[in-house]
Formats: sequence, structure tokens, C-alpha cells
Amino acid sequence: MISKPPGLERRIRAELEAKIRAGDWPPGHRLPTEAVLMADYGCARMTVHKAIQGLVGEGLVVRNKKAGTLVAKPHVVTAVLEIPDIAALITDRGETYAFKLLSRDIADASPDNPDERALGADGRLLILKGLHIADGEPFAFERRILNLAATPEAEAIDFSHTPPGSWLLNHVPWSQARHRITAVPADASTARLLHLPPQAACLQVERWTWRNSQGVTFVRQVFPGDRYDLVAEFSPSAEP
Amino acid sequence: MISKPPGLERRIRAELEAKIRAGDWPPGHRLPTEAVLMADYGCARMTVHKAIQGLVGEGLVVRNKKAGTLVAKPHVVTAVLEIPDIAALITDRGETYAFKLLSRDIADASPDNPDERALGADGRLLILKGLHIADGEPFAFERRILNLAATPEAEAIDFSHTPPGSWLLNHVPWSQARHRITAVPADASTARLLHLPPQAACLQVERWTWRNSQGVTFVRQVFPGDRYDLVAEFSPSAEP
DNA sequence: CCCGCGATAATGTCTAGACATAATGCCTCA
DNA sequence: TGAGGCATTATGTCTAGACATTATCGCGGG
Repeated sequence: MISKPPGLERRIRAELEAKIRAGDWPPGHRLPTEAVLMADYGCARMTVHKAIQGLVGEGLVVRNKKAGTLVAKPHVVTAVLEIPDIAALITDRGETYAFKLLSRDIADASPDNPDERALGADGRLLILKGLHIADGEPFAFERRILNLAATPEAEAIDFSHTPPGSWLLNHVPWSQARHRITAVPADASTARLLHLPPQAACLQVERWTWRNSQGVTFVRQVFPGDRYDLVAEFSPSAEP
Repeated sequence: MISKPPGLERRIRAELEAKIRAGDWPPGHRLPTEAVLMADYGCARMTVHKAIQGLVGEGLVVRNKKAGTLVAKPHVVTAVLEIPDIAALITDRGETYAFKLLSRDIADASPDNPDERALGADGRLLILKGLHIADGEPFAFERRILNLAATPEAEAIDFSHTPPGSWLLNHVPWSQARHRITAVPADASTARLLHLPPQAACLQVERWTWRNSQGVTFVRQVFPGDRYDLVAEFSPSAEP
């Protein structure tokens, strides 16, 4: 009674969702039809329809004409991974952040380099290597390839202290990406850069980014296994 | 003209999305108001409203009353990680799958074990250790804690060849989970089990699962770094 | 010049219908 | 007994409105 009424659609959705999450309605169970809910709540069909569509968006239910609405079977566990900008990640922790550019090269894409080929680029590439530093300690090593055909402005930018990831976030519009997450032993030079013993277990995140089906960038980041981990929450689709 | 008309709402949504993804409308750009789109497409407001709400669901735009609808700034990279059932993962690859139970114990939850405490369980626990095997080769080692208060049926199940993860998927309804992904060096016994050299880099996935705010299970899986990696696609929320 | 207040412009939510579409399941006919 | 077709049921999509909500902007007064 204190807070404002959250809207009927939200309420219907929340009540259905609660029944599913509590296990009252197990996977495969058929939920009431729109007509029934409409009568239960005394509202228009559009309202219950939108409520149930919300559950579809969350993947909690599947709908079939005539067959009705069924609680979905969770066959794969999906999790939403938020891969933050490293600079933001570190400053959010209250540590000081610095980026150190180790090398900068411009090269033509060569079809025999698998990283470059996957990017689908065929023109000039900007190749950057750098180190992310938190409170003076090395935090991650990254090697990045930028497709200059997709982001020609990048050639003029001074990346000696600006991390290219942060620059891209603010200058490249919406895009699509693919991530690959692996554990790798640190090779000799990476181990030295990250102040690790040779062969130390590291988390490697590779990301390919496209915009409008044109390759924009590829990056491989190596984190010391004991200094970083990824956390993914299951997504009960947050409400604003 | 070959395929059926996909519905006006879908069409509006797709056209707006295309403009955003192509970069025609950069982050921060204000898109046409519902009234304008209504006139453009000659349809009711509800239709454009639902189309734009779809974009909100994808996180592509943000809406404010009076201020209008703005293209969102991609400040964190989010990706949808599908963490499959290991048995399904392996058989999908066309390899033979086997599970070998290494140990089974029942214990009372002890508050000084951090894994058990995080689960929030305070009754009896079933503790399983096992090995996932693909084509005869060890694929992953797992240690799992099941809260018997949440899933009492589990006590009667014979897990000697059934992987507990697969059993849970089919017997526990919808739940919430939290994942933590790290790189760790294999300890001596894990290395032996997985046929790895000691200290080899491994990917470790930890998952806490709750249902109805009651802890259900905690599992820690260790994969050889060179035999498994996680792939996460960015999610432009697929359309059926 | 700044502050506050009110008009306004935008989205949020809901209604009560209409017609379309698709899968189920029954019923009929061979 | 079996197969096909049709009626039924449920969701999918859309309309044309109504009223609610709220951030912004501009204007006027102190």
C-alpha cells in the first residue's frame, strides 16, 4: 500500500512468474488460457497477452496456437555475462587505472593469419599491444586488431595512454560480438609482462566485433587467473 | 514477396533496429516519436509502441517520457552464455559420453565451509564427485553439493552412471543461478584424473543454483584449458 | 538573474473489440 | 479400422480510442 500500484500487466506477469519459479507449475505444465486470465483479473485480453509475452521474452514459457501456453523446459542454462570495459571495471573497484601501449603497427591483412581471417578484413589493419594496469600492478595483457576500413578514425588516435577498448566503446555504434573464453598457460613473454611464473593459469577472453556485418576489431585479453574472474548472473530480466 | 508478410510490428522493429545497427542512428540519437512513426506506417499507436518496446527489451534504446526514445550507449558488453548440460554437449559433438562417480557422501552442512555456506543450506547435504568422459578421455571433473532439504528425491537416485547435472535439469523446475568463471592451475589429484601435467591451466566454472530463494546445488567443474572453451554470442534476441 | 510553476509533449497503460492463423481432435466416410 | 477433412480452440496481430504519468521547457515573477 505504500508503493504505487505497479500496473496490472506487471502484476499478472509477476504472479505467473512466481508460480513457475516456485515450482507450483513444473516444466510442461499448461497455464490458464488468455480467456481465463482475462476473467480472473477482469481485464482486457491485450493486457494478459502482453504479460504472457513478457514471460516468453524471458524464455520461461512457450506458446503454441491451440495447444496453449506451456512452462518451458530449461534445457540449457543461460546466463548473461557482462563483460565490462576494463578501465571502468578497475576504477569502479576504487583502484587507479593506467594503460601502457607496448607496440603499434600497421599491416595489411594476411589471409593466413587465423585471427585476421576470422575478422573478414582485407585491407589495412592497426595492430596494438598493450597492458592494463591496476594500482601499478599489471592486470591484463591485450593484443588488438582494428580494421581500418571499418574505423578509419582510429589511425589518427594516440593510444599510448588511452585503452583502445574504451575509445571504441565511445566511438563505434552498436555492433555484434562473439566471445570465446578459455584457460591458457601464460607464455614466456606474457608471464613476464604480468609478473607471473611461466605457465601460470590465465583466463583468456577473445572477442570478435562486427558492425553491419563488417569486421571491426578482434581482441585477445589475458588475465592472471588469480586476479580476475567472470561472474554471470542468471537473468530474470530486470525491471526498471 | 516469396515469404509471408512478417507482420507490421516486426517490420517496424526490424527497420528501426537496422538503422541503429548500421550506425545511421548513433548512440544518443533520438528516434522518431510514436506519433510520427504512426503516421509514417499508417498504423495504430499500439503497434509502433510494441515494436519499440521490443527494442527496449534488447537494450538497444532507452525511453523517457517527454524526452523521447534515444539510442542506448553500449557501456558494457553483454553476452549471453549458454552453459550446456555436459552430457548433451558431448553427444552433440558426436562423441560417446560416460559419467563415472568417484565418491558419494552425506554430510551435515558446516558453516565453516565457504561453498556450503554460500548455498545457504543448513541441513543434510549430498556430496558427489565425478568425472565426465568423452570418447574414453576425461573431459571434466566435478564436485557437487546437493541440498537434500531442497531435493530430497536425490538421495534415492543412483548417480553411479547418471550425471547429477542432467538429472537435476529434468527434475528441478526453474531456478536462478550465479556463475563464476576462472582459470586455475590443476591441483595434483585433478591433474591425475584429467590426464594432465600438474599445474596445467584449467577453466573452472562454479555455479550456485537456487529455487525460490532456497539453495539447491553448488557445483565446481574443472575443464582442461585446451579441451574446452566457452563461446558466447551477443544476443540480438532471436526471433522464432 | 535565478527560481519555481504550469503547459506541453512524449511515453505508459489499458480497453473492447476485430480478423487472422494454426494445431488439435473429433467425426464422418470409405 | 483407418484416413481425411472440418470445426473448435487458442494464440497472433491490429485498431482507435482513452486516461495516466512525467520530464522538459519556457515564461513570469521575485
